[in-house]
Amino acid sequence: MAKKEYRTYRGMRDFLPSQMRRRDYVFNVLREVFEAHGFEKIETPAIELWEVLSGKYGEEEKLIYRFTDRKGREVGLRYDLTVPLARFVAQHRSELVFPFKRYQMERVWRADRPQKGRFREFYQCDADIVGSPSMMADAQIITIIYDALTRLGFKRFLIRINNRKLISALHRKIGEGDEFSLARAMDKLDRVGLDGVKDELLSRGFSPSAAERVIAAMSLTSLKEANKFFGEEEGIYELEELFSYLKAMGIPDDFYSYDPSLARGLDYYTGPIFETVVEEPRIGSITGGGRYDKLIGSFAGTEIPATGTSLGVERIITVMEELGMFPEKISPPAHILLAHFRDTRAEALKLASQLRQKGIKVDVYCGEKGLRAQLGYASQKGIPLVGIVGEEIKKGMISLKNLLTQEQSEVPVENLEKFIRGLYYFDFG
RNA sequence: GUGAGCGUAGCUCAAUGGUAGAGCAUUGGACUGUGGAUCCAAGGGUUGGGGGUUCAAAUCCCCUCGCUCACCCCA
Repeated sequence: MAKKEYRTYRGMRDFLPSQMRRRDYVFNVLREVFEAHGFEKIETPAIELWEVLSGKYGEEEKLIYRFTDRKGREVGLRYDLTVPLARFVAQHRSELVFPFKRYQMERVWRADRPQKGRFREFYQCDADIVGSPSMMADAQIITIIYDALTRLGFKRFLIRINNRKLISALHRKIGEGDEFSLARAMDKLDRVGLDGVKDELLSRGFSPSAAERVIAAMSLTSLKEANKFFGEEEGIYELEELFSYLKAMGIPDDFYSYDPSLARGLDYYTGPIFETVVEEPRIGSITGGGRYDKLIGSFAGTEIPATGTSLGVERIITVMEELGMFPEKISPPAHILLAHFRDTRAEALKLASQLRQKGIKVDVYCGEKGLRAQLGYASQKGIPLVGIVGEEIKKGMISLKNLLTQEQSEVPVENLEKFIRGLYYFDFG
């Protein structure tokens, strides 16, 4: 036996079957929501050439896993799914139908220090619309966020919405400092409060009068007020249009709001930006996204507008675990286990094949132990039904035991499929 | 990158500076037709690693590695 202690690399995880069932449940719901909105799935490679990744993330770039391959080419593990999408669109432009609506559910990597809800290897589920400058596209993205979270059972969440153009406008209005620094300070609101933001601005070299104006801008609670404050601004018109579409699509208005403090860290956003927060538990944002009209142009040569969101599945799963939101019965590893004795093995295997052809998930115990152990096996794996293939098989009968209710009865083999399908707790899709 | 807490059997955890233990898990048996069992037995540890203080260190001190949490930032 190896004595060395092995473990997973920091921030990376194994998933047990019981965990995978829950994860897949979430992924399946998301897939259904994406497809309900007409989005098509694509995949892209884990590794991108360094020139694809570099210069897209600002400060975050230092968190990209970067290395050289055997021939000395600079490459990196993808940091998100948005930049690879931009490269993908530029590369396959002639083969795509625009506006192009795609979703992606894949791993990304960040050389970050792990903590609660943060990993070095994790999945993101992204939905983006490429090739439409219309606020209809942004509205559809936000609707997807709402639909996905609602279908997963979230009762309360808030989609915060702002526009990068308004941060630029505010920066122009105060006429000092740099925009990035301004955005950073504003983004701290929910952690340090208005006074904290003011201190942050002063320590970043903004004048007291500038800080006052920023605080005033951040105290705006509605688009109407924002309109008065900013005057004629494209960013305001965009949000007004966006909100009118959200209303038309029936999103309850207490699930989203204009939030002048939302800034978002990534460099590539150019228009409306949005992220979703939950109050319990404290975990940071569970979705994040926005419009990025210039990014694809940096690959394609010509500008191609785009907007989209990333759903933070890992955090969504963490929240669902902590709040006990997973349904009691996520589909079992098998609908039925066929238990057998030494002289009925062949019969059990034959019956298993027949049932599988009818779409039943059948497990057959493949160890050398007796009935006692086989029942324990089913019980521990969470298989709710055991078909005991014993000598009654000669009469065309098997004993069917329901482990949840303790009930047992002899059932003719030809009725078995119907019997299994009749049980309320199975979902046969 | 900054800070705090914690590392004892495969897992969860005990042990005032004084003989390293329990439960679960594993393996064998009671036990080839009725389930998470019960009983018996067995295996399993340089107490993360290294150094120091001490008659004596899992326990105190230093270094190091690892994990967790928070900050930064983010999904």
